[in-house]
Amino acid sequence: MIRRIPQPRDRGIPDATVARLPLYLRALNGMAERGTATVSSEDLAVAAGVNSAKLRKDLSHLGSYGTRGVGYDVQYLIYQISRELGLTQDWAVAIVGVGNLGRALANYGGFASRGFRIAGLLDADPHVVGDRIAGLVVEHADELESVIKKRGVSIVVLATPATAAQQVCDRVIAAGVTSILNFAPVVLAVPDGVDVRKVDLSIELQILAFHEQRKANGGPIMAEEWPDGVVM
Amino acid sequence: MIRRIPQPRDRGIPDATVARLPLYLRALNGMAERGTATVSSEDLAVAAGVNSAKLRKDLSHLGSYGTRGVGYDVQYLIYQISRELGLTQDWAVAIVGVGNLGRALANYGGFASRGFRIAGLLDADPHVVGDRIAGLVVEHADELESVIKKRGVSIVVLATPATAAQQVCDRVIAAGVTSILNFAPVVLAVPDGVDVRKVDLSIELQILAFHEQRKANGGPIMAEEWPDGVVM
DNA sequence: TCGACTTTGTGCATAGCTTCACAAAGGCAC
DNA sequence: GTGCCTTTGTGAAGCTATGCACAAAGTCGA
Repeated sequence: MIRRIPQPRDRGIPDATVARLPLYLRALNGMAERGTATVSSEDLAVAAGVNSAKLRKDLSHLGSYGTRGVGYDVQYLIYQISRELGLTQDWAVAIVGVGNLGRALANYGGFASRGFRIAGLLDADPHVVGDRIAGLVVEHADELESVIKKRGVSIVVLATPATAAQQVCDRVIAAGVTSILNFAPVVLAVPDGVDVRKVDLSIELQILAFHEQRKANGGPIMAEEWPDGVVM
Repeated sequence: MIRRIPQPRDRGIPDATVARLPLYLRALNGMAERGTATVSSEDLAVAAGVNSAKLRKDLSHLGSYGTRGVGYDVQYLIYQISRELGLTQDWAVAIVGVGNLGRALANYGGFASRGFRIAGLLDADPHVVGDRIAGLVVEHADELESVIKKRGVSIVVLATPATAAQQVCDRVIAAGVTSILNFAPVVLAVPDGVDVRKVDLSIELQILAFHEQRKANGGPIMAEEWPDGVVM
């Protein structure tokens, strides 16, 4: 007989679930601030904008942290999700590229409150180096490797122009970084074992435009036929 | 015998495909700039960072625009994808909330080049109203409805603080907008027929932290057992 | 202690997405 | 023409994610 009792989490939480955990965490933090002690999957699902069965299944991947007939303890669930996401530890983040976007990111409050500490701001432009932003002095991009090593940076945010992104990417990987958040509109080539996530602001707008166009064209019937004699 | 020859596109392109079309478009534009005339699904897939079978299936949803043995005509494919996404027309976009992020978005070059025209910048803070950013003068948020109607705004970008987002959202919907890009860290409640896409900068970092933690913990074996006597 | 009530956790069916693998289609050399 | 070579477009299989629906488990009042 196999004893298999506590086993809080299986190795291997589905990606779709991982992507939603931050959402739940945000909703839970809001509830905690308002003094809510426990919450049902139904209420939490509404607050997070998902289906309650999905929410329960997601949480079941972390372990069995609810109480039947009652719901989930808000504080305890915050702790468990935070731990699963690795937010109970402190992550040193460097932002490379201090243009408009880099500044916005440096000033964004949502990082610090979740265990992400901005440990360095770097830029290649001498006019920007030395500026004080969000309490940090911008350093020259030449310092990249030394900043990463001295301050234990493990996540790098790329907010450089597209042309510089791959080069900076190569350097941070050589310096040992294996997690990169890329805002530059290029596909980065990276070796196995390095995680890249990308955010492209214009992609989201294009997806909206697609749906907006569909609405405007009005339903299933399309009067307009596409031109055969189109430039080719 | 059923004649079924031109039928360029089925109604109903999968969401996953729509989300990748902008990626292909970006890769194709790069190739066009470098003077490439035709491209195989294999090369385009590499440039876009996806599997080539997936790319071909995605494109097949738009129609049959390739030539067997040759590949795809770059210019023609750019045209077809742009048209499908609705980028051959001009979209008037208003940005509400001109903080760091709103400024970064207003200055972001990736919009104008894809048919998105910033038609208005609005903010509730009198200190910001009147500033000139990216060639536009910031207007007071009270003007929201009139700006939307007079300038034919069909997409609104929310870059307000979380507390203001729902209220602004309600107003733009009342003014007839049905496509919203939300950067505020809240779940917006909207009626059916309104599309909301959200970008949460801190969610991406949290997902990276999750994977980074996994790597650090080293493989399938977990020495550390989770504490039973945890605060509850 | 018991029974009514609430809510979780999950088996199962379904839907959607990804990937493989290959026949069909077209170009090109000779 | 003809045959070879390349590359598309897609059927089919496998995988992942979603959502329903309900048994199991726990609370709470009497």
